[in-house]
Amino acid sequence: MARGKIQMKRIENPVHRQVTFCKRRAGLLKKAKELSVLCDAEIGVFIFSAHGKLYEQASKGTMQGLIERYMKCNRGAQSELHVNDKEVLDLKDEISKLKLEIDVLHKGMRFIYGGGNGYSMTLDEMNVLEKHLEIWMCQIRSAKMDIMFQEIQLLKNKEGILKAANEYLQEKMDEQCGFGSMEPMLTNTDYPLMTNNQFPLTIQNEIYQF
Amino acid sequence: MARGKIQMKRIENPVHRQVTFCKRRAGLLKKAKELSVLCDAEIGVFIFSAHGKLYEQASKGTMQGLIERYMKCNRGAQSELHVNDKEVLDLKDEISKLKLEIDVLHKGMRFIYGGGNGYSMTLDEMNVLEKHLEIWMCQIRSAKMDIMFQEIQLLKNKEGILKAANEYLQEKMDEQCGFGSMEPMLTNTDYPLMTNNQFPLTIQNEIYQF
DNA sequence: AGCTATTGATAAGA
DNA sequence: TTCTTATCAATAGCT
Repeated sequence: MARGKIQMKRIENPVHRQVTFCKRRAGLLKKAKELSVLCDAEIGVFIFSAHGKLYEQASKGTMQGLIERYMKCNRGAQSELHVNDKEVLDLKDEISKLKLEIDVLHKGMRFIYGGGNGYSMTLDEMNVLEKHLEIWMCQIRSAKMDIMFQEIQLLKNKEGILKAANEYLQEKMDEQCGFGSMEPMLTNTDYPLMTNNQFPLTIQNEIYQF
Repeated sequence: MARGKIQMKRIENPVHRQVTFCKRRAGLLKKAKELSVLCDAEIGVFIFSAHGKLYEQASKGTMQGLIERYMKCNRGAQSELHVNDKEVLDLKDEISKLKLEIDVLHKGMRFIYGGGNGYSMTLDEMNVLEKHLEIWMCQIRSAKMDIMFQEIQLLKNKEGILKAANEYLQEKMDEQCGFGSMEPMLTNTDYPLMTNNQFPLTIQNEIYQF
């Protein structure tokens, strides 16, 4: 509000955050008191700092009294148990509907989050969203990588064994038949050999550019 | 604050008072939310209008949770919460959490789907989202598959050539040196050979089970 | 409900 | 924390 706007999100700099907390807390409590005085309202405010310290204000009366009044209000009609029971049923009904909606949403999200325990991300915002996306990709990636690397390793092993056999046979021929005319076979192949490291690195790069 | 100061005392004109109550109440709740967001604080506010109507806000978490925390801070001064009341509060608590979760899910959807301006998504839109994600996954999949299949093909080719060389050398040995003692090498390998079809199918299955 | 002229709140800096 | 000050935000008085 002064010397420049600020983004409406958590202030990362701890010093700034603390200063702002002090100032705005004072401002909030002042506003609460003003509203209470001007409009004859009962207002309760309590603030827990990130570090857990409690700041409270009860305009007109005590916080305890306000909380009790709050409880009564939430109960609706306080006289009849029937009413109360009915309210409970209504609330449970609403909960069912909300859970249904969440199920539908989860079904959609599963594509994104990876069908994990969707509950862990409930209260987090976009950061978590991105993280989940990454994790999900990692999991798929790993599963497929595992299989393909196994196949590749298999083929490499076979290649090695065949090469060894090749060399062995060549040696045998050389020493037993005395032929100098035969070229060594396939020691210099036209196929670009990859080193052990080269391949995984290529794949990694490929992955992270998504 | 505008068009002239006002005295910090009860506004006598009921119309003015009501209007001011509305405006300042909104302002107070906004300020509370801002403080909560900026400074990572948990804030509970409840306002009883002069006529007894309750307005409340619980930033970060639920009012029930905040009240319980408040109680703990005050040496567990338990008010006489009736069991039924507590159940109602708990249910409302759950509803708040579920609504929050739905909100987050909606946000996630909008974020991923189009950096979205749409406030709520219909089921149809979600189907579209699913399609998009599927396509997305297919693209990623293809890109990686292409690379890995190339590598595999390369290795298979090398294997074939080495085998041919191996056989060629063996033939040479047989016909030129007349050795019958040498076992044929690696025609029956211990390594489970995969057929051309087997491998791609395995991968496909792996993919579609997500 | 909207609209401004004002006052109030406050981010940055000391 | 507190003070100051330049700016931004809230809102009192009207429509």
